[in-house]
Amino acid sequence: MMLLEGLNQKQQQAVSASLGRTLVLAGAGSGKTRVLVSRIAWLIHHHQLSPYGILAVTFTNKAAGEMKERLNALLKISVLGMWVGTFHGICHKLLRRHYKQAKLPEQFQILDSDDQARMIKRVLAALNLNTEQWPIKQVQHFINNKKDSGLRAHKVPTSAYGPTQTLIQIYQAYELSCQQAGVIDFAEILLKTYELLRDDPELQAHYQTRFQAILVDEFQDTNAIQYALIRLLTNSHTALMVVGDDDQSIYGWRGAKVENIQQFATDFAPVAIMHLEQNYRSTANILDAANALIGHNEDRVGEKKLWTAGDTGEKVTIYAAANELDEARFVAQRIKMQTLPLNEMAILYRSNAQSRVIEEALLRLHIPYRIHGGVRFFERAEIKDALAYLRLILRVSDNDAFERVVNVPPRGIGEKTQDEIRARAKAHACSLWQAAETLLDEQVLSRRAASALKQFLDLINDLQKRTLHNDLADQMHEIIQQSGLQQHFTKAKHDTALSKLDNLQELVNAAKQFQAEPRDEDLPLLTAFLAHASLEAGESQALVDEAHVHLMTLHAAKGLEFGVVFLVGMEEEVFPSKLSLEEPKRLAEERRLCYVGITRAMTKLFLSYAEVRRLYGKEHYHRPSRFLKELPDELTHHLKLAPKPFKFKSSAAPALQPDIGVAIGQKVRHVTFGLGIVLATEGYGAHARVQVSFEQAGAKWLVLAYANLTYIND
DNA sequence: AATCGGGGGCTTTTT
DNA sequence: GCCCCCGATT
Repeated sequence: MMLLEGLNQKQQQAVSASLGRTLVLAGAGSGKTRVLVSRIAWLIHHHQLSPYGILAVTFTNKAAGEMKERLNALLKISVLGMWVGTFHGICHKLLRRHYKQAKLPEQFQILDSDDQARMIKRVLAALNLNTEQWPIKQVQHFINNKKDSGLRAHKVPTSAYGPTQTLIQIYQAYELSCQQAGVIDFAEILLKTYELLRDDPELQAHYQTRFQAILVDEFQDTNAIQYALIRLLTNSHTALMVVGDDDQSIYGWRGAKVENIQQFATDFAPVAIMHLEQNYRSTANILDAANALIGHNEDRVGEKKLWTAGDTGEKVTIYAAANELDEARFVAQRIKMQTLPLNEMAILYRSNAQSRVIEEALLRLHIPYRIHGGVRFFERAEIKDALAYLRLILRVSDNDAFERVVNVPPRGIGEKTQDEIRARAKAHACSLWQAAETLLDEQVLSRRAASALKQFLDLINDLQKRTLHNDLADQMHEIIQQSGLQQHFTKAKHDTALSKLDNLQELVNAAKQFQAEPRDEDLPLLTAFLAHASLEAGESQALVDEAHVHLMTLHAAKGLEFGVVFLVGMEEEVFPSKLSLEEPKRLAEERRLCYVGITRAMTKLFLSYAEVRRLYGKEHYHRPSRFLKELPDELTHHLKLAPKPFKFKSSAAPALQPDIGVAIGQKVRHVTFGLGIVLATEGYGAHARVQVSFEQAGAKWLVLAYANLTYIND
């Protein structure tokens, strides 16, 4: 098998590295995934490792899926026995297998961040703390942050300040609630696995022996607990390869530690360090711009310099827009001018709020687009409601699920009754379900409340029996019907209710699809499906194959590539973000984010900034981003702001222009300037002028009467 | 139980 | 400027 074929020398070196420890510093677009996949194939074919002995960890489910796919194609043997997944996916698998040692109920469920917030809210209420003084988000951040650094509540150092004391109490109370409900949050998945392996030498030895080779992708994004996990799973015989790029570390704000890369070289010495710097994605101009930019950061580990054997390419275009509307219009018009399929173009921004103006401009020119990010399918409220019924059926003591659906849809179990159930559960140290049963037995509730509650308990019991032998999709269907969710949304007063109905139907389809797919899990179907829903929430249903441009944040763009990239909002306080300006460390991360953005582009890169930007209802005069100045002049091409930019009447309606026989967005040809597109018009009659953005010559104002333009209609 | 409106807030986000 | 959350109102 010619595994090294078609790889450059550095890539070959990495793929065929010895079985010791290897650190691969892989620049953007350097063929990192290919190296990882080939490496795994190499281990199997040249070192006779069994797929069972290989553990490959990625950062996202998408990356894991891609790796599995490519392995399947390359290896032509089943990859099912191999552990390929995210840290969370792999730890979850371990916890399921060893739930007893981990002191978890067999049917433990996973809390996503939304569930976690709800749980914290309940805990705060139980502790009589108001959410004004203790904002849920901050509490959540505190807890996750501590867990990510491996700290249990009692281990958190108390500072001299009172707030920490209270936060620790909340942390403790929250943890207790989770245990009682039999649920664990994302951070807990990692922390619990860490403790499990740490405190059980036998188990630890077992997995150290089993995993002869461990490969970790996106190593710069690992946090403290993930790093510690790698250490626990590794012994002196483990063939350990980590791949990362410190220049693309953009998740420091959520606990990722770039330092892990340096740390690795010392902790795991001796480490063979390799650099992948040949880029197969971008033109030389784009790479030079990226190199120059990132050169302004200090403390880089590899000091990599990307290079390409390919073309110099075009210069990077920098457009100075009058305002954010002008910027959006510029982007939309430039997209129209490209010959590339829409799919291969992306508009990247620092924050989601920036997408709006862009969307409006794209709509105006009838350019289909798709925004990446936003609420994902399994995170939708109605989906989670339906799944909560499933959870209750599986385990009635799931307090979190109980709270979620006891009165959804409304069935007359109001706040008062719920409070009584909670109080009883607390007094008897039992589950809400048991408490509800006792309250009914003792006949202490009002007749109305009692009958409503009884109906609910009966419903769940009934669903349990009724669905015992059904397949998953049937079961889902039954739940949606019997729970009243279907009926609840069928009233369809608003169209939002209708789409919720659609989503519930989609959930049945998702279940159908899930049970049809081959799985290597040793879990019951139902359990696996619930885990899939919280661990792999997935993008909202992918409408495949319709040609559209991509809109997303810079963060979301990591790992992707596009022929043409627009990077908008290149202004101080926007990008770099105002909130990162003070601290050098955070500023350096913003610069890396910019580096990520630039290196997404294959052939064309447009950077733009607005002289005036409306933000939070106020006009801001920001200076152009410092990142623009850090790009060498010889690589950039400035498009000058029009001398007198037209004004939009409103952002919603197309600008009203006096009719001079040419529309904005019209494609035109000029005898000397070539192809262009009309950006704006001014005046009328004999004095009418048009601003045309030419593909080659840039934007020019021309007197319509003399310009002799040819109108091009496709 | 649903709806309306006042008030605060406001990067980035995967699992 | 817009959205989300909460509380009060019907």
